Amino acid sequence: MTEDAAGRPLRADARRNRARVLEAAETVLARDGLSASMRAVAEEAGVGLGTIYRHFPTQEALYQAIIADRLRKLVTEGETLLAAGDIARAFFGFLTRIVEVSAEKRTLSDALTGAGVDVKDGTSDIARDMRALIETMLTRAQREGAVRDDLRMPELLALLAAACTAVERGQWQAHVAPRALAVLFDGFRPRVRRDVPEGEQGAHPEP
Amino acid sequence: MTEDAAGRPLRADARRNRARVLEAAETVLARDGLSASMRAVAEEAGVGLGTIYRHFPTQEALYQAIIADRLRKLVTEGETLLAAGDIARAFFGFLTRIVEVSAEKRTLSDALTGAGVDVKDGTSDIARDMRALIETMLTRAQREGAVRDDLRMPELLALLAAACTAVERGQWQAHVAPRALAVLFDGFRPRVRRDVPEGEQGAHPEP
DNA sequence: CACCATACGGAACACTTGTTCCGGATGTCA
DNA sequence: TGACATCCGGAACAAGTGTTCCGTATGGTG
Repeated sequence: MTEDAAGRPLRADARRNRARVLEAAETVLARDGLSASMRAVAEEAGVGLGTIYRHFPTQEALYQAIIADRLRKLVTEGETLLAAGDIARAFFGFLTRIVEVSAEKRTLSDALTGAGVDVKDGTSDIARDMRALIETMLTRAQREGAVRDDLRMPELLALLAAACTAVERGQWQAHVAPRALAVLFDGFRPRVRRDVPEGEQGAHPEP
Repeated sequence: MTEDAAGRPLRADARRNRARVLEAAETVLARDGLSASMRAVAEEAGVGLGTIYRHFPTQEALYQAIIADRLRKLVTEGETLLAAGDIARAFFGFLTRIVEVSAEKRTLSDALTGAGVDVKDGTSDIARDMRALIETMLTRAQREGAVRDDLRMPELLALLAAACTAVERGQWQAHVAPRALAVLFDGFRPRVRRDVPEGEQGAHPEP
């Protein structure tokens, strides 16, 4: 990304400013989430508005560049976890990391459900990789009995996105987030068959 | 609410318009969520902007009036459920209803966590009632063994708010919502002690 | 019916947002 | 160093927001 659209190398100041814009956007997105304004980015970068638009045709392009980058890093992390061997640790650890990064960067939840993501942008490719990785982990975790068999991707992603959104919006205070996640993850685990012969679990009074 | 601030009865057209505004706001909030604009409400009500501001000093006042009303109806529903006797059914049924209403009305999630709710507004009173009712249900459900003992209000509300937010933002498609909720609720239920003597559950390979 | 406090409508204001545009500055290369 | 393509800054534009204001209309009353 140090080249012109026509292959010419960028001028030194242009390259410098491009980096500044990216770094500033990173900071501002972490502070304000996806509602961060272009003016806030410009100010943080110490740069004019026109400079931003010279490098990124639109706000969405700029933000997606950063989100895609974060997704990419996460996927790399996830692959490392997966390679480590312990699938239960990888599965739950990865989900935890996703929520953690959401909390720090306030910018991931939409990418998980694919909300408002177009088919041809760069985000959707890496988002697909992300989902594929999660699915791999899910399948293997189920095969090894660490996760209930009837958990499917749609509800897994729905719950994950919900957690990320809540965290991004500050609805999960830092000290309750781990407890909430623990409860959520327990719902992912296989239920152990009770001695009770009939009826759905948890729907009976009298201990 | 058919009276002046000074106790005088409202003029007929004023009373009529007030009702129209409330109904329109209901509709528009259900359609657009909390980002609904005052102009949209005015248009839906067939009324001028000034008319809205005559009855509600601010956008927040109007929206909180409606949210408080929805919370009030929900609390009534919840009390009925509680009185029915089956605490497990009441607890999980009530939580389900809250999420359902969130989906229809797109306007509850903030009220649950108390996000941006001031101390002296009308919403916070009923929101407190709501939380108290949930806590009553939680405690009784735990006493009867339908819910795990270590589930506390903060994480319960955090998870509930997350589900509501996700649903309001359309991140939970209608057909996955029940499955996601079922998984979430399973996390609320008591874990049955495994025959395995040591180690954390779900962290072991080999089925 | 006539009066007037009450209520209405919507233009106008102040502000924020994303985006465009262009005169002027600046890096690069002969 | 000079020349010029490249790049920068920020004013300006268009669209949206919540809110205020005031001339006009109207329901209730004597």
